[in-house]
Amino acid sequence: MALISKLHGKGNTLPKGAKRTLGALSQSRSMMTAKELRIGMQMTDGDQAPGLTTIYRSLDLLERMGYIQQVHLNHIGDNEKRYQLVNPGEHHHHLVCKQCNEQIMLKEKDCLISKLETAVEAEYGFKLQSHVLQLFGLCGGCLQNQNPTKYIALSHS
Amino acid sequence: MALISKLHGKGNTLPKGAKRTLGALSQSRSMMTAKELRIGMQMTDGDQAPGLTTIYRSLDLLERMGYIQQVHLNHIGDNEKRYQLVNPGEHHHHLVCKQCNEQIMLKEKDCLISKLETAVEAEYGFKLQSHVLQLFGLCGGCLQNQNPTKYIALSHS
DNA sequence: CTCAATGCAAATCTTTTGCATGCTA
DNA sequence: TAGCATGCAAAAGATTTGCATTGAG
Repeated sequence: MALISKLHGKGNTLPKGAKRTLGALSQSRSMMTAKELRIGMQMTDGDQAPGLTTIYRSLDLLERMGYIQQVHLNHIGDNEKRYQLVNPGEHHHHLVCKQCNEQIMLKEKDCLISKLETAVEAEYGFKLQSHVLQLFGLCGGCLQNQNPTKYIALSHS
Repeated sequence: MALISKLHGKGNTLPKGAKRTLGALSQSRSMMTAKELRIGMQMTDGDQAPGLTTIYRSLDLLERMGYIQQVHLNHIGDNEKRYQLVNPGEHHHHLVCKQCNEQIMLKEKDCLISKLETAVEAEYGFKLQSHVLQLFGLCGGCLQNQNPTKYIALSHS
């Protein structure tokens, strides 16, 4: 896997901060903000974690290199950019609950979205590369609790 | 249509600023930021347009009332919240080009997404209400120009 | 007159940038 | 030693809040 060689290879392919940022992101299964990534690194390495500035710069670099993708969860009140790994060959579906912030990977075999992509590519002449799908609604618990702030997002990329 | 009665009814159902915000949003076909909405109102009403604070508060109110929905376009470098009307009965597809910022409504008959929604609802016990799909890639022009920053998003809700 | 709505200015929060320092080849 | 990487502090930009004023009923 190219990611692993970037993380551990001797070619010095990435600055240390970017390696650690990519490593922290690959260890989590969810979309992470810069601050969340820093907290993760602090738990691993204590106060040796990179500064926020380095993390932001690393995220920018990694995105331009194509390893990660910036995603805005359409959370009500969510002002933070989040990042997730981009695995070109794979498709991931996530159920994200705003209340518990957990992100559950769905077992989705046939990708309905890619059928739509194909149609759009054919009709509009675009070359589509990735996509994000967010589903909003109420989970079963919130339907019972009548909690109107509950949120569900399905991210797919 | 409930929207129209909220906009023009005599029941004073909405504060003036919220009415005008909703009106400005309903006149545009795209997702709009607060500032864009203000510019739209300025073009219509000159300097009588509401202040940004009122627009932000109106957007918050309208979102809580369920008339509009906050959407973060996953633009590279886009830090702004955008809003779009929520029409429960209708489905809209948009092609959004970052460069020209135009949003083209697609003619999409059968909603592949809603099939996915149904499956997710059945399997996970969620009640889904709306969804956003953003497709990233390169348009034909950018493929020729070899401009790597070009961006396409398909929003669907 | 009362209370909601509004506007202005300041505060807040995330992200970016300037600049000086440190590290590595 | 040169150049990239990093950190700190300040800046930038969007959104929110405090507070005083306005305005409709």
